[in-house]
Amino acid sequence: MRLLATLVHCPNLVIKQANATTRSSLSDTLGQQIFPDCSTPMQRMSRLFVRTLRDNPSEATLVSHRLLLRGGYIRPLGAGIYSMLPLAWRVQRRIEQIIREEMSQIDCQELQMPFVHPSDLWEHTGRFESVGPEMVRFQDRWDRDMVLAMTHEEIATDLGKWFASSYRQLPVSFYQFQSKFRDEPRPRGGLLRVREFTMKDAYSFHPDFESLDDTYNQFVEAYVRAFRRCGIEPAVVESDALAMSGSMAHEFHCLTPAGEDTIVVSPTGTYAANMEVATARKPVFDHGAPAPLTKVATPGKTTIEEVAAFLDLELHQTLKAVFYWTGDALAFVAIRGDLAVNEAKLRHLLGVPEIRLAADQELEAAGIVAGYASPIGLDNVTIVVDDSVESSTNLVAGANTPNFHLTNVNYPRDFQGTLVGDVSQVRPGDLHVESGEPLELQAGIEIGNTFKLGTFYSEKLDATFLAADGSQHPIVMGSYGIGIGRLAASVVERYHDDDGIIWPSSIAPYDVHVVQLGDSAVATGADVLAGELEASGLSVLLDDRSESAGVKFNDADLIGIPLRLTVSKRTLAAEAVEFKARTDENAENIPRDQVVATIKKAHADGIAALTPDAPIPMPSLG
RNA sequence: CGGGGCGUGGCGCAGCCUGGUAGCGCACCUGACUGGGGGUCAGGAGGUCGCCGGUUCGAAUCCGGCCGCCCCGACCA
Repeated sequence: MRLLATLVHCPNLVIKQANATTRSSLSDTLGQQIFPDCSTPMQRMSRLFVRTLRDNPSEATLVSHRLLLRGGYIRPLGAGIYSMLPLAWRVQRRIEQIIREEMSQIDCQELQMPFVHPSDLWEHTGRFESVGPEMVRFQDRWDRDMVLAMTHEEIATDLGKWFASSYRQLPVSFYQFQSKFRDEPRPRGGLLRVREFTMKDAYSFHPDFESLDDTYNQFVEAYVRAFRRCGIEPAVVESDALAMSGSMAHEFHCLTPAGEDTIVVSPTGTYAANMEVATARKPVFDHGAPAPLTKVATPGKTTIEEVAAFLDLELHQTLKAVFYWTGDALAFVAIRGDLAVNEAKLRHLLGVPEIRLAADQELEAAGIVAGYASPIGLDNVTIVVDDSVESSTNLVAGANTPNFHLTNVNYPRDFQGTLVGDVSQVRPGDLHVESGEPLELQAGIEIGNTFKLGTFYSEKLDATFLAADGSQHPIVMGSYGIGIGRLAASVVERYHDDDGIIWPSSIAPYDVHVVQLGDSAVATGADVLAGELEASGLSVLLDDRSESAGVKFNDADLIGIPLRLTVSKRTLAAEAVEFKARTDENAENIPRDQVVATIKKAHADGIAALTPDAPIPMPSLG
């Protein structure tokens, strides 16, 4: 009774003291940080820095974008630039905490590298030149070239070089949570594709590739565990290793229709790859024995579809010409008409970092007739031949003369390719190269990636170590990234309903949402309850506003804290508290003296439902 | 980069075509009532109509330029 009287006068003070004591003892007992540093004393909603919106913001089409805006989680400042408001920040910090725990499990240490870099390291690796306008460059007051960090390989390598002079100091790895700025041509979808974002990025350093392989696998497992603890079962897929000048790379995807990446998977899970690198058996068609080259009139027919229809042929009986500009030259891609060019594969085959479709003027300058382009008789143009053309006979191609095409074009009889290889996109239903399974396409959000960098950066930056035999070698490296905000947005895409977000217990901004409906007696009861919950180790958001029940319940659903308790005259009279999980349809009354234990259990069950230790399906991890 | 759409109070929008005191709903403030799913009534506060220039007696509205935001697309040869 005396406690109650004290609470009425100064509830916060008492609760804070109770918390401080409980915290240290719990931490000691369990030997770990139960309260991450994002934990604060019970948050009163009347004081929370948040505004929920009743109407949907018109700019948001994706679910996560819409709900994060409506719930008062984020606020846009410019295209792809967001403030993380307290609710979102707490989610971010909880995600970070999970990652910290997983990183410490594999002996990876946290540090922080700068966000603004002098350009010289980037010039040494060549990326100051090779990276496009997505890297922001500027001059400081002394006209020195500077860049905003879009990634940290150069800086990390520099640190590794400074640290590791001997094999005895290897392997070693470190990570950071740090802002990145990438001037994306098209930011979109709220937090899904932004320009400024927080990335967790890690870098590992090794004496040899075997050591890199070991650590790489450890990172992949740690990442899968971290994603699962956040509620996402990631698809681990092969990806474009050359993007970071590496030898092997994987991406971690949250499979959802909202994703903007396309993942190629086999139904049994033996194959999963990003569209950029995916391969498949190409359907082969029998077009008969090579026949004599013939010129035919095709007046006004400039597209493959028109030509095929005009000559009454299937698309696969045509040769499509697609032109790319490689920065200083034209590349003519000859591909079977039913296939599409995969630009990432083409980039690799050409060995250039950036390509784009060629402009009409560039075609004219090379003497190519748009609409009737032909690889036959072309000089001074790089001709890339997709292997689909190599394996076909009697194709129809342009004649490089207006209104004429050539039939019975055969490779290599009629023209020579500068490069021959696979530059086509996999299509749904294409067969897996080895197993012959039909492949499926799925949309995914890339929430993480891992790269075996090898010695690309260490060689460029002269980061070497001394081996046991006294010889000097470049350090072998790996890098590993997770987009924190994108991960949070992916979780919202995955966990929501019509009313709002439904956070997994592990990363919700608060563990419990206590809704107080009523006068001062109810307020006191809610305060005491919230204090008890906090003392038990749970974080609490207490809705103490003088709003109607409907407003409070709707806000609670929108914000999406997984467990909700309601205190009202009604529940006080019943010596109970109403409990409703966000995922449940109906609420139930819990006897007052069992509330804390019940909620603790519900929270623990919510965490336990996530299964970080389940087997990890990883296609071809080398 | 290409195409489309949109900039009017914190959010959602009308007004623009046909120039003449800047409006509505929600949110916000005050008071009363109400009190378990965005409640009712009364009274309020809040806007350089994205920016610059032009036309006009007069511009949110018409004209020109610029900026910003959203969405879609980026294999036509």
